[in-house]
Amino acid sequence: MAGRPIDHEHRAALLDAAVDHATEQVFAELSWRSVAAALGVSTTTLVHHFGTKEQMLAAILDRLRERLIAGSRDLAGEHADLATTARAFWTWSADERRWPTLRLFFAVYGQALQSPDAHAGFLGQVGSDWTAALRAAQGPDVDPDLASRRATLVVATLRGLLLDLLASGDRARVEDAAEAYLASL
Amino acid sequence: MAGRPIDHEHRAALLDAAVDHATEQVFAELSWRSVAAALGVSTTTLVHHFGTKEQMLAAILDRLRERLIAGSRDLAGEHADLATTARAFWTWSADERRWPTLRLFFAVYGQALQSPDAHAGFLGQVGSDWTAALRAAQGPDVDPDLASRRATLVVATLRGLLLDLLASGDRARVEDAAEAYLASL
DNA sequence: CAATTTCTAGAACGACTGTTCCATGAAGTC
DNA sequence: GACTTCATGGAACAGTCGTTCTAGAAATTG
Repeated sequence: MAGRPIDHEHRAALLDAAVDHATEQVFAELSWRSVAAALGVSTTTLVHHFGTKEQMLAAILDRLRERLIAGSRDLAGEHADLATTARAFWTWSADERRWPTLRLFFAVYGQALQSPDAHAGFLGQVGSDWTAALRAAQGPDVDPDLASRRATLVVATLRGLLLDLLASGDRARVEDAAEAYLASL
Repeated sequence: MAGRPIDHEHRAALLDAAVDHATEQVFAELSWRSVAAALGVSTTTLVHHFGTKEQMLAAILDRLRERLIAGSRDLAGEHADLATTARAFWTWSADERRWPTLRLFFAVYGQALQSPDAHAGFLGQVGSDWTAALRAAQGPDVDPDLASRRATLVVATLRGLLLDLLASGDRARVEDAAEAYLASL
């Protein structure tokens, strides 16, 4: 009955390599052929593993989101408060090794704003992931409305600072502002 | 000697229409043909007026940046302080009529992060425009470092809130957070 | 061994891309 | 009128795109 078994590990390895490639390329210019060339396989192989290009991009974004959440989640301790969680998130983001990933994140985010149907899941989930973490960091005793307002504000501020940092590269000015903000929490 | 004079007004009208079209489309998918069809002209006409596609996109972004700056500049009074200027900027941005333009702004911004050479001017200027306005709103007596830090922080926060608003559409939550922030200034 | 399924590659297809060429009409000066 | 420059459109170019087809190698079961 059964023939050659499906190699899920290989697909996962290809996907990881594809995400790495995506962080170094312009997202809008990703194509079957460019990814295939970077991974050393044929376009047919990618089609076989991922189906359509749209499905492959969705898989890449899912994997990207996993990286973003897993990376920042591990840094915040179990019972950290709002200020500690916010600082951990900023420290993680400001590391230059995260920049390619974060640049890809903002590129996709911006594109999703103009075509929400295409990357609807990405847009929706990434928005709530960090906010939920910061809301939880305030403990269960805080008024829900206040907690939500605070979380929204902290995420917005840190994201805006991150955008500034990535765009300008002016580490001194942005880190100065970030430090002043984090200290005020 | 001289033949038919160059019609600069017509070029400007075409450019304005092209920007309008760009706000309603996905930026990365703009093409000679799509713009030409939307404007009711041939691609040859566009080529004649703008040269290459890259040059046309640069012209569109220049015009877009003019709109963004002119629109928000007029709202802030002559001698407004930091809090007033920040509130004026937020009120202008949160208006749903600005959303298509702002979505295009963030889409280009995200793309420029990944290919800084392509839209270098856009990335550099837009970053400093609003920050400079908010730095000036603090008056000449404030310590320059403090003024720069404050301006960076306000721009980051409002931009982050705006990104949240455009992505989630959750006006109640974001406006609530924005109001709390603006009141604290 | 045969049978079956996965995996991979190469070639090709139609659609779309930016750009160029050619031809024609429009608006000026002489 | 002739002449020159700008304006416009249609056709065609080579290149890239996502996708499909065909075919063979690899890995499993019986």
